[in-house]
Amino acid sequence: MNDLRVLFMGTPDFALTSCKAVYEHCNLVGVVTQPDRPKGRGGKMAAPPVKEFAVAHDLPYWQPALLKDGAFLPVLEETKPDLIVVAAYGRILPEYILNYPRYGCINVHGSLLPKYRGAAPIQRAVINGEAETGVTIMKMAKGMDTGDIILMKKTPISTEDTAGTLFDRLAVIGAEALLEAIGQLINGTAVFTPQDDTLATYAPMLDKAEAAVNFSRSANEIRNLIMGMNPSPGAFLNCGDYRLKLHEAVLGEASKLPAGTISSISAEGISVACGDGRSVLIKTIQKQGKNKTDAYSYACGAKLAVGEYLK
RNA sequence: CGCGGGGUAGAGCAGUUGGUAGCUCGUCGGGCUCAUAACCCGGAGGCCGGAGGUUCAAGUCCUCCCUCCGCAA
Repeated sequence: MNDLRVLFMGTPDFALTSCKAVYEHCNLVGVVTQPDRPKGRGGKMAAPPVKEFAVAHDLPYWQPALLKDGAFLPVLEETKPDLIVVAAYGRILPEYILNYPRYGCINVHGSLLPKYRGAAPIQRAVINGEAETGVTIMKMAKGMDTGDIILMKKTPISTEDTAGTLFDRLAVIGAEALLEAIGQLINGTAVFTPQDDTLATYAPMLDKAEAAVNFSRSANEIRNLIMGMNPSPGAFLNCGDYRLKLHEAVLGEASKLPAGTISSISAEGISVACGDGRSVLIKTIQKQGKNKTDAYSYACGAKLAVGEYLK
């Protein structure tokens, strides 16, 4: 495994964990990541985490703007990878890349395929209230997350899980699964199980508009939305001329108050009545321009009272 | 030079046309109560992010800096 030439393709923090694992256990011949993009306030250019890792460890790296039509072939010929590992790279790979390495390309995906194919599997699993999720290591094929499955690892989604906590956990599990899968590929014990396309579901990128909280929906849906949109983009509420973000919530008590009104305030947080006669207990909140804070403190400062709308 | 909002007691906030600071919660002490995340009374705790400047006087106006954040990408 130590002398296996691996080229790693990935971009965000989720990919970084797998990248490190490969770096520590294989011969990482280089990394490929998305070009630097203007990020944050002021539009300053920012490097993807995986690139920073490459720079810190003196690894060769590439940030190609174009992959198709053989544009990336020179890098393949230079690095001669036996295997390409892809994790949240953010782009479809053309066939000439998929077919180049002796062991092909394998991908770390944050869901139990064939469910949640696509860009936002982890957040969607939380938003949809799934009881469990996991990671899948697959041999990449032409379609979007359609390749044969090499192995999967599951993890339950607890009521305290946000998309963020799951990201962290799945990144670790994913890296473990990845190493296991690489081991199987090398010693020839890997089993490739085709996906059942009839069971496939898709997890498209999150649209910010989806993060708007509508209290006429059920308490459970709202809880799931808040936790699934955490930490980014964050479930929100428009209150007049500013925006309130809701970061953490649990299911609250029954309430007959109109949807959207505050049913109780306590050290636990702010309970808001929802459309199905239950309430959500909001635990962490953030006003536009302010840091996030516990909901009770916010209620103290904003002088909220039971029966009012959140403001 | 993308747009914009903050940094004031342990926490969250307010502070009007400049005159040395208030509110809610917490905390400490006392009271009331069978009892309470209840109520009542009282107290402690602020170099108002930093550095200059204007002024008789600046949290409040001007300049620069540090720092946190929302939107947009």
